[in-house]
Amino acid sequence: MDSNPLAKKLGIFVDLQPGDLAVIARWSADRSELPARHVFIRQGDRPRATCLMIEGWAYRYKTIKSGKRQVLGFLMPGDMCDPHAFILGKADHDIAMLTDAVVAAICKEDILAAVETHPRLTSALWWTTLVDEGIARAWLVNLGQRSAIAKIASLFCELWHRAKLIGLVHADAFALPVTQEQLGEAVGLTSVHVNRTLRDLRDLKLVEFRSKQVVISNIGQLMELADFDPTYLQLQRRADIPARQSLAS
Amino acid sequence: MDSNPLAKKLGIFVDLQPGDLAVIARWSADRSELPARHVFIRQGDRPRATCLMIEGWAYRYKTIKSGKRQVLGFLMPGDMCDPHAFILGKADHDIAMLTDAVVAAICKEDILAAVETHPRLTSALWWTTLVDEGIARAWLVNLGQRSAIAKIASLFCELWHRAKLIGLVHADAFALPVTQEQLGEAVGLTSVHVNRTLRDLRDLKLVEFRSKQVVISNIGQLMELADFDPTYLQLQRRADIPARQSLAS
DNA sequence: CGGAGTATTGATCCCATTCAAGAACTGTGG
DNA sequence: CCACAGTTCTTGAATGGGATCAATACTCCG
Repeated sequence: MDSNPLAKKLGIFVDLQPGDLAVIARWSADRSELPARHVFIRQGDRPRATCLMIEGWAYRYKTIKSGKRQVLGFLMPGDMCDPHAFILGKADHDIAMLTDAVVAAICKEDILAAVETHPRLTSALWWTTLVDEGIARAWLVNLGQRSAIAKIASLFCELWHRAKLIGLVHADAFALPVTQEQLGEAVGLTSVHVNRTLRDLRDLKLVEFRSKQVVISNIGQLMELADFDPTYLQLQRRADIPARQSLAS
Repeated sequence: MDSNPLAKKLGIFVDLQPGDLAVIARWSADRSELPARHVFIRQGDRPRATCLMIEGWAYRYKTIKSGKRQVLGFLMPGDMCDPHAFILGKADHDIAMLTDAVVAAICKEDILAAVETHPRLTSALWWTTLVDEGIARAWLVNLGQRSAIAKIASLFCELWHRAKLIGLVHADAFALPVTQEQLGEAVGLTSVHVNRTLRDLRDLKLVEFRSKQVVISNIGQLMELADFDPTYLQLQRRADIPARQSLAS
């Protein structure tokens, strides 16, 4: 389990059977280590495989002509980068490592073969892409409609919940290996203003972000401030869907 | 064809065979008319079917506690609202009609059956969801990093290209049935500032938006101003993928 | 014709940006 | 273990883009 964050994550949605677990284990076998800052996929690249984060963090971002960058999302263990990017052929954004990381490459054929033969797994994979879409929608709301402090609070809430899910939160704290600059690029703020806003959050005794560690003393109050509703992250196994449901039946 | 915008759209990606077309025709059969402003799906709803736009426009949006709204995307003929929302169970945003519209409801079972038996169609459906994700990423960049004028220019560019694709652009103009308020909710600006920015665009002789019609005199120059790269819309049939490729083979 | 929603423009304000400069970290090589 | 260079962080002061408030016109529709 510990070595298999994907199984852990998919298991929330679906009762994975031994056969499914075997497939996941096979996927996770072909591992490679990448150093921090390594750019894994660049805009315009033609990925021949999809990648599964085993250890470490990565992030997606897009650069515009003016040189400004927008971070599109953060990847942590168990997350896949575009389980189906090969359909479009070309990546439309960059993905780079935030820390030294271990990733598993899964080639197109392996995915497609699994889709054919393991409906339960297929269903679970589909589910993760839908969660990712939900996250993107939440970011749209964040970028478009919230104040600086709510933007940052909201992002911290998302990351806290996701990190908690895969067991990365210890004593109200989790590692967030990003600079204030990158934080700003995620929420549409200047690094300077991110800095000031982090001070405000610290003064409010809600969050501390220092030496790449987020310490959340009062998650409830923070969620209140951020107007954060975790439903979209689909953290709980849904009671109203039979656990063994698959796409096929 | 004219009555089947979905076939037209999917046909760009994949050579649809008679069997595929028959399925699409069957889907499009169960039509219903909805008046403008009708809220089709509300946050928290449990959609029992997915919907295909046949005629008219709709939009997705999310409302936050303060009452502010963020528009998440616009739907035009041929677009589907969440071909797979039933996997998550609950809608996490609202969808409402912008005009009187004709939509076709496709129930869960029909989709799943088609996925089982028509790999080419499945592949094409998957492709459209990926394009939608690409659009969402472009919006993130828009909301986070661009100036007011570039935001609006960029949105007009997207809609122009999408409308053109389905034959809705005539003589450099297309209908965009939204208020300036809604435009603002899409790009993260006040309706007042949208108004001023539209005046600027008019003064620059690039775009006119009046009585719900967008007239673009110089699309090239507008794309330049917006730093707009249409690649992510996947408008061209890709030369490097065999047209008859499917997921299964 | 009247009323509600929508568009337009002006005046003022404020949140976040920009510019700048120093302090506190990194990590690296001697 | 220290020195040094390159990031990253922090804070101040000034600026500016877009928001807010407000008043008037336009448009559509019953």
